[in-house]
Amino acid sequence: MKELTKQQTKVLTCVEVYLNKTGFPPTRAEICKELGFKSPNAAEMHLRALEKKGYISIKSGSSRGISVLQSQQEYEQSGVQMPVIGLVAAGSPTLAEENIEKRIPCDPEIFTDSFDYFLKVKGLSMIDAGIHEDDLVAIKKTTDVKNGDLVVVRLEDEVTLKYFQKNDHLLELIPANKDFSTIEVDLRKQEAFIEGKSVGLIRTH
Amino acid sequence: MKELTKQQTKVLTCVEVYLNKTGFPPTRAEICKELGFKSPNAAEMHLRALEKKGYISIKSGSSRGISVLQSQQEYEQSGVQMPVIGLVAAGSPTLAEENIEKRIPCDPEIFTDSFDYFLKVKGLSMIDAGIHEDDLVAIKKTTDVKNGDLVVVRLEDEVTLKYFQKNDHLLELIPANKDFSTIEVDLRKQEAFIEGKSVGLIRTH
DNA sequence: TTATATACTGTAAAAATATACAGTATAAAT
DNA sequence: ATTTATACTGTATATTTTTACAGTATATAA
Repeated sequence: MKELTKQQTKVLTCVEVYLNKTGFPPTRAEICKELGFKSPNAAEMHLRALEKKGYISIKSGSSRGISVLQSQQEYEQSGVQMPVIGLVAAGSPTLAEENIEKRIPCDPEIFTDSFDYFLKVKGLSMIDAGIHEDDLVAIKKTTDVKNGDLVVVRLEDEVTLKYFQKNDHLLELIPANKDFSTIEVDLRKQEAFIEGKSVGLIRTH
Repeated sequence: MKELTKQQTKVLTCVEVYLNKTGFPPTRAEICKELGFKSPNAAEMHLRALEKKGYISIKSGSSRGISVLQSQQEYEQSGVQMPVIGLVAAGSPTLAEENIEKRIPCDPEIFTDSFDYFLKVKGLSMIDAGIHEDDLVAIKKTTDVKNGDLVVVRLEDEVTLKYFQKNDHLLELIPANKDFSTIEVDLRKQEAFIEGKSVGLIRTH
């Protein structure tokens, strides 16, 4: 597929957004209004370029006769893309673009609970729970967790995936591997940030 | 939702089919041509009725300004639904309707390889491979398997999920649990049917 | 039998829309 | 220095399209 110029991308996106909002494509004039052009011919030229490059087809003589063939936002076509974040040793697993390793097509409702992103597991601390290195754990962003939940917790700059156990001021982060030891946190002395909890897991064989 | 007359249903379907084919809604005249009306007002009246009943909205003054609100054909609601089949002790895991426990929304391309159905795991024979009871193993229907692959094999009426190992006439089906023993099959004496292989796994926490 | 709803035909005009043509401006390539 | 591509403005017009108005026909309900 041929590359698009910046303006052509803008116009294609504009058409797609309009389509999404209304269910029918925009007119040249409406594209102009949206993107600030003052002549309908500006939109016309970009549409012709998009047609030549195969992104849309235009039915001549028809009003709003634009068919989008190759979407910019491909998520519409093949379901939703959920971000995959690497479990890095330091820093929060934020959804900032630079932390997203990739996106995979996956319905956010695949598990009984919805989720916000996948965390790629590093290390073997949860191996006895059947959670292997490079498994993708589906994380729902929430601070509402119960004892026994599998949670993502941040201590200082360290992020970890462990079982959650809290009694009064004592927070225990329990691994599932006898070679690792439980992390004990006295919440009066140290802060712990609950980033979310696991609602499911996927593994590629 | 209010009931539609026969003709109103026809018009709504016509709009949806047109939308599906072209990506934009039809004009009054095009509806007439499609349904054999001789006056654009015929289409107009039906569209107004559909709007009144809440099935569509019409943007006044706009050409092709029809938004479908309540679809007749709800065919493509929320992505693809993949079938889940219980791993029953007897019989093949066929995709016949009576074997399908449920369907879950899931892109068949979620793993690196595509797959055909989920097998719900029973028992603990693969626990050391991190495969738990009730995990859903994504199965691709194929007989093209290599030694070491995780495969679904049928022996007589028994279906099992094991590691595959074949040397000449000896087929070994190897569990991942020291409490279970390897199944050895002499292929000269007994048949083994390879139903497919695992390409991934999902688990709901 | 007289409404009332459905289901159209036929016509026409106002408004929306596509689209051609003639320009201008700018940056990058040759 | 000249061409080429991108990116527009501004205008005009033929065509498409919506939409109002005036009818016709038929079946059903009151």
